[in-house]
Amino acid sequence: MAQPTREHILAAAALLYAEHGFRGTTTRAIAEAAGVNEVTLFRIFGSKETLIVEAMRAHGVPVRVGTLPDIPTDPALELAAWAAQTREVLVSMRSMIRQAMSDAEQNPEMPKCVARGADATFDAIHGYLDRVRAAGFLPETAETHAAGGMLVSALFHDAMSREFMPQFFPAETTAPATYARLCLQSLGYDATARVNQRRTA
Amino acid sequence: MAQPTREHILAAAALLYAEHGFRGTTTRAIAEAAGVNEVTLFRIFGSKETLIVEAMRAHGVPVRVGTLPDIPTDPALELAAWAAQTREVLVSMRSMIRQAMSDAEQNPEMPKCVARGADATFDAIHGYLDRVRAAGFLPETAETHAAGGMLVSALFHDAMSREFMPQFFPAETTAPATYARLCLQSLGYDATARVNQRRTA
DNA sequence: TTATTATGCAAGCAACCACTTGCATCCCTG
DNA sequence: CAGGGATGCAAGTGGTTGCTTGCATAATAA
Repeated sequence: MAQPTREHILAAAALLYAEHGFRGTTTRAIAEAAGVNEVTLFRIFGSKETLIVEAMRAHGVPVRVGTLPDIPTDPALELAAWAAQTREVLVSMRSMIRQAMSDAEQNPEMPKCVARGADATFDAIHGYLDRVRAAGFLPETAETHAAGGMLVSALFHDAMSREFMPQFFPAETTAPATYARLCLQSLGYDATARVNQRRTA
Repeated sequence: MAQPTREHILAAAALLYAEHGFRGTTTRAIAEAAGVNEVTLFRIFGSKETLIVEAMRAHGVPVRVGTLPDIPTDPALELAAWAAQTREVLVSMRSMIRQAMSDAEQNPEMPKCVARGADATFDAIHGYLDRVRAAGFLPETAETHAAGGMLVSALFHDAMSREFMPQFFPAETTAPATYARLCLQSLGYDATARVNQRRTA
């Protein structure tokens, strides 16, 4: 019965952490939310800090978010779909991400636990844009790395700040596609030239 | 003697808030940092919450950050300079911004106080890009609003997250110029066509 | 059965928190 | 000088926090 209890506790801790941050998440509240006696927390994890860190590791940003094809066919469409998926994941985790970024001042390990999956996300977009360029959709000089970073930045800022200043972002439904389109345009992508370019290659 | 004391307290509170957030900033610590008795805080501000909110209002994001010319001459250069200035401001305030965004879960007023100057920043970039388009540097269909937002997003994400994941951003010295260049390119800006375009206009 | 392990329960501890009270002190203004 | 307002100081209040202790109980493994 050790595993389910442990998982319940971690899930409850992650949920409360997202809402109240490290200092605001009390061990009593975690215990109550997990349906467990407070003493059990300390018997299993030893201290509040190791419990929270463990919870971040277990419920941080997932490694696989969104899918990008190995062989680009319609970059604008594919990138827009990926952007929408990625934004959705970031939105669903925005509270936890915000808390972790602010707790970094005290415990630098926090954001690293939460953002463990970020590497994979960047790798995915960078690899894809490189393939888009290699397939002849983009000029050889296209700065795919920086542009991919800007796309992720747009999704990140959108997910984190839209609720505070909605007037500064495109309509929620069209935003990811807009970001994707601008990203490609910044790389010299011309949707109309696509077919010709592929045929000549 | 009321004013200097009050200002000292607000400055100390803003500094401590940026480092420890709302819960982590104790009235004792504020009093000590301001060189003032703890009781004085309550006599002047009544409660910890109104004191912190006041401090945010006084030391939040400034309204005027960076300068953009009324008449665009060299958009890439001008935008790069503005991006560098804006990024610098965001970097210097990143701790306070992060804390305010996480405290928003409890007190939605916090991020609004801190980000009071954001409107002006967005207005500045949107107005400038519109002028760049009107001056003939960009096609009439250029999505200046979304692209300007993406530029701000890139600067925001850079300022907030670079210290956690530096490998995902362009080199710190060249980053703002890179963001500015990609922003213009996403709008169809072609540096080489600039002179001709203006002459024909 | 017996021994071990996991968990619950009640109580408490020392530290810290926001905030209050009462009184002494100082400085400025009239 | 006299009076009032701002500040300091000491002490304390009720509440919360992370964490501990001691003991009872239930399930599991030998």
